[in-house]
Amino acid sequence: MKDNQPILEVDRIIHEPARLLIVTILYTAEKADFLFLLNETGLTRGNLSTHLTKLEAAGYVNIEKSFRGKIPQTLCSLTPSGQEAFEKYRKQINQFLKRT
Amino acid sequence: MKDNQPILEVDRIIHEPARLLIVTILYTAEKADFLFLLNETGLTRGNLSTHLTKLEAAGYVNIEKSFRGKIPQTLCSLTPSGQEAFEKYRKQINQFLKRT
DNA sequence: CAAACCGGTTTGTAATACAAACTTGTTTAT
DNA sequence: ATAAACAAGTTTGTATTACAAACCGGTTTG
Repeated sequence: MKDNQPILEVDRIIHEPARLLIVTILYTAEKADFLFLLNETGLTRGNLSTHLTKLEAAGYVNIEKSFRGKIPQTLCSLTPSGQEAFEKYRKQINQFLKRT
Repeated sequence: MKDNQPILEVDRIIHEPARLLIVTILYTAEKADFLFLLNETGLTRGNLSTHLTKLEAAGYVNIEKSFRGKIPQTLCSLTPSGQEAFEKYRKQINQFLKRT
């Protein structure tokens, strides 16, 4: 058992492609609303919703609900913990893939 | 819906950390038996077995059973298709992570 | 005022990853 | 001899999932 298990411990919250995409967008965008993310990711509303909920539950994403006129709006942003987690994930994956 | 969905289509067979580790080892090792992989990955025998079966079912890994003396031996190697899939995966992930 | 639309959330289901139990045979003690 | 431990895997049981589809409360349109 060598020192190559780090990859076995990658953060599954972020490793999931749909969420990796969401987090990557939020990492650069600072803030994004539901419809923007919907458009950028191409996910269905249902799946975007559940992935955001999971990211929120992990403490990685902050979700604020408001209204723009009469229309509800959901604003999402990465928390500091989410940024950290993303950076760590990226480092882990890059390092691992460099081995070959 | 921009051109950033490729990440949503990564090969799930390879994306799974345990299998990514197995495939990475096989990519450089050419051939490896069950016990070697067991040792290198730190997986349990049960999980190593099922992941190998899944990789075999995907056509990514070739499994040959033989005996060394009276003891059974399972030799694993990447198929050409498995090598391709791994290279493609690596390219996809690297490219995606470069965006930030 | 009914039907379609918006911006989401909830639910149903099939696929999974892992742990634990099992299997088939071999070696070691007693 | 034969029971107990060991070796090399495989199978099974379970809890978690990711996705699709249905739903929902409000708003606009015909």
